Amino acid sequence: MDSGFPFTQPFVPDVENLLPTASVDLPRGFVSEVDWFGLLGRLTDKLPVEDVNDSLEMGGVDGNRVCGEEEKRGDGYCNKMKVGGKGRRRVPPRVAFHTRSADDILDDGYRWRKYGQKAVKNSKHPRSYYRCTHHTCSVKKQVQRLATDTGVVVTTYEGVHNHPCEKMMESLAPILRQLQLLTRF
DNA sequence: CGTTTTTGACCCGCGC
DNA sequence: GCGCGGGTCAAAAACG
Repeated sequence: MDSGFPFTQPFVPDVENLLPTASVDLPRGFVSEVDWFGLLGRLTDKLPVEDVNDSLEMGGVDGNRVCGEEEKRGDGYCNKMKVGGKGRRRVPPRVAFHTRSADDILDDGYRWRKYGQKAVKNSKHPRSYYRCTHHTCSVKKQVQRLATDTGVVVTTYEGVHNHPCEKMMESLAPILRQLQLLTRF
C-alpha cells in the first residue's frame, strides 16, 4: 500500500475499446489516478441494455428471504421486487484492470468491505470479493491474481459509484477552502 | 465497542 | 435430477 496521493500523471484508458468487459494494463502506482467517475460514467451511457421480463428479476441474491419494496437491500438487489411487467435496464459496467504488483490490495481511493473469498480453478491464489462501504453505493469489485502470471493482479470493478471519492475530496479540501475564501470578494 | 475479515454454508444457473 | 463452478450470506473471530 504505497499510495502517495496525489500521483504524478493521470492514467487515461482508451474508453472506446473497453466494452462490455474491459481489460487494461495499468502500471503500478497509477491505480488511484484513474478517473473512475469519468470513465465509468461514460461507460454507462453506452452500455448494452438488457430485457427484464417479469417482477422477480433483479439479481437473485438469496432464495430464502422475501423482502418488500421498502426493504430493498443496500446494493439495490431484491429477491421479489415488483417492477410491474416488462422493462429494460442497463447492466452494470464491468471493467477489469491488470496491475503488476506484489500487493493484492490496491488503493483506488474508495473504501471497501470484503464479503467473500473463493478458490480459483487452476490457480493457487484465491479470488476476493469486495463491496463499497458507502451505504448508498452498490459498486463491487473482485481481486485475483492471473493464473498464467502470478505477478499480475486483476481487479474487476462492477457498477458506478454514486458518491464522491472520500480520499479525493480530502486532498481537494484545502484547495476548495482557498477557493471559497477567494470568491468572497 | 463498532467495524472489518474470515470461512463454511448456502444459493443459483448451467451443462450433462 | 445431479454435480460443478461461481457468487453471496452471516456468525464468529479479529482488529483498532
